[in-house]
Amino acid sequence: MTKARGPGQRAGLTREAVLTAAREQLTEGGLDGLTMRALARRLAVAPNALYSHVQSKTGLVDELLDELLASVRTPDDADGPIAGLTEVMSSTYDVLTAHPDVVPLYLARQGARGANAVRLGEVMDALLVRAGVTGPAVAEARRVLIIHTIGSAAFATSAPDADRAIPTKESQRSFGQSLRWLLTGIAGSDPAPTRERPPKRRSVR
Amino acid sequence: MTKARGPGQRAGLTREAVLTAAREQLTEGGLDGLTMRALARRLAVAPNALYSHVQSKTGLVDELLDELLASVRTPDDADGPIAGLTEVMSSTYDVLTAHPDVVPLYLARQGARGANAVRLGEVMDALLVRAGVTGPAVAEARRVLIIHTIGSAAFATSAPDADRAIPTKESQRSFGQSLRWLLTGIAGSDPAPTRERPPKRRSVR
DNA sequence: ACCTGAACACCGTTCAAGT
DNA sequence: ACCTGAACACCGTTCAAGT
Repeated sequence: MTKARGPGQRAGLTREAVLTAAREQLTEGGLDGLTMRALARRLAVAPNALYSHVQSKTGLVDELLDELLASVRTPDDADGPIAGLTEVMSSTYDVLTAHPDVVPLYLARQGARGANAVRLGEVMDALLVRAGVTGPAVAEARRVLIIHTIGSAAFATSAPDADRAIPTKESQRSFGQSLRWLLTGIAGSDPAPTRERPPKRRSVR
Repeated sequence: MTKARGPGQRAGLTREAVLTAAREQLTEGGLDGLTMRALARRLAVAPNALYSHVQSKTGLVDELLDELLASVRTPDDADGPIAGLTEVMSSTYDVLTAHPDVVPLYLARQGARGANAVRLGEVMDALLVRAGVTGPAVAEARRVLIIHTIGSAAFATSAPDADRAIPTKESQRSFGQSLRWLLTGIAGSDPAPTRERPPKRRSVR
């Protein structure tokens, strides 16, 4: 009933409201369900009204991606670089697998050049250096870890025929194993990996 | 001029012709350019004519993916399992990066359940067993290697802003490095990796 | 069996106009 | 500045009809 609105009447739309609706639409309707027109429908607005708050669908998606990375946990310094890297990547993996519909978007764009992505990259680099990786191998190791994490999340979140999803626990364990393999290789390939202390238990939280 | 054709007149379309056109369209027009209508245009045919040779767009894409895997090189037995794995994965990586437009399709579907995919999986498993990997770690290691290879190809083939592509040589070297890391971790995590002989040079071809 | 014409239910985006 | 109506140039797919 309140749907009737002539040209000039405001709908009270904000940029944040559009992003929220996009997130909802993505989790409810999946990747294919995220269309500008569906978004407009959800907001009870004409499709082209969105373009007052968002530059394009591409721009909208880009913001969605970087927003997600904001919730990735950064490790405390206590437990050494390998444990730290394990924590960042595992947290990234958890965040990605918790939002299965966003992962394909990540793969399609594959970059994520936003502020949060940059921040996480810097954290990773610092940890790699402390793990004894030097020179150009740092950037390379970072890229490898990111590739692997996004790729793993993609495989975990998309079931073969969208029937039964892979159990979360099992996929986490599998990712942890592959991460250990990768970190073993990265740290081990270096002549003198500065291992500060023998591996001990994970931090309390 | 020969374009005029009434209902009932045949166009001489075959299933293989459709697939070939799809491949061309993909490399010329990119992922977004691969539409049923564009395909029909290329074949000088009405859009719905394609459905006499292909079940759907999805089915068409699925065939395209498995077709590509047919050209992945399988290693000779000579050089040991680690060299063999390196060869299969590198060949897969090369095939994928040689067809940059197909890679996003791989990521979207992420499965590739075709006959060729199965064949390669079996080859990999045999090599992993010979490398000393046992039990459930075999399937896990296979998955990890596939994830990593497709993910790496995705990153290598999609430039940040579609400006300059990453040089092939450099991306190959980078992939080789990460593969070495991964294989070191996989083989190293096992108590007794059956290394048949010390690493020697690659086979002649 | 293979193809066309026409249609259905969609897309993203732009442009002019209204307040 | 924010929104609507209408339109443009597209999609994948189906259905009936023709030979």
